[in-house]
Amino acid sequence: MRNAKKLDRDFYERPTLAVSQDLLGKLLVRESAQGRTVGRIVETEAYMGIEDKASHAYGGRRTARNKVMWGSPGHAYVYLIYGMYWCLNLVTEEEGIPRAVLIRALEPLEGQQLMAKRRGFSELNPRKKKELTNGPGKLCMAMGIDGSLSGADLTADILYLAEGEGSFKIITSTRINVDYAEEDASRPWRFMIFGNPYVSRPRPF
DNA sequence: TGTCCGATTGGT
DNA sequence: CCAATCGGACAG
Repeated sequence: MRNAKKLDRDFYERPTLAVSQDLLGKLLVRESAQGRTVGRIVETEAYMGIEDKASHAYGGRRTARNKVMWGSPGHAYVYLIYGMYWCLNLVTEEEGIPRAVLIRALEPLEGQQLMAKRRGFSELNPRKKKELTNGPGKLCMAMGIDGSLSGADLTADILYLAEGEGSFKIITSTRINVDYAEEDASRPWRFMIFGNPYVSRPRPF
């Protein structure tokens, strides 16, 4: 965390499938009045915009909810799912191309006590630690991310990404819970760090 | 305005 | 396997 270099807008303004893979191993940092939380990204999914039947922007849909996807890269797209959970996406490619990457799982690195509090855990043992951020809704709760952060600039100081360390192998699978997307449901657009215990279920390893 | 449904989660 | 829970998208 100390010395970690913040990712700039150029990182996001690239092909979405490349960004999705390059995000693995990077650090997601959230600064709040309660304190700082940091997690290492271990799982992502690409949402390919107009041509992707699983995307909120499929067919060119442009609504109040998803308008940030159409804007400039390096911003957060946060939306509510099932009336209960927030999901964090990072907007990619140039303005006018509504593509984004869903952050599906993190490895907790810093502020684990605060994460546990936000998740409603009474204690934090090694077993509970694995449940802190191993899903898109869980990690938003643990990191204190909600709809008020939709549109937030990821090159600012509230919510941002930074360089990480370590090497790993990337594996892919189809995306989770997009059965409604017909032929796009079978695209290999989910990316994970092989063997990492914080990857969400189902784990392909 | 009314209806349908979801890029999830946690408990049975 | 299934209920929880409600905003958003779209039809009328």
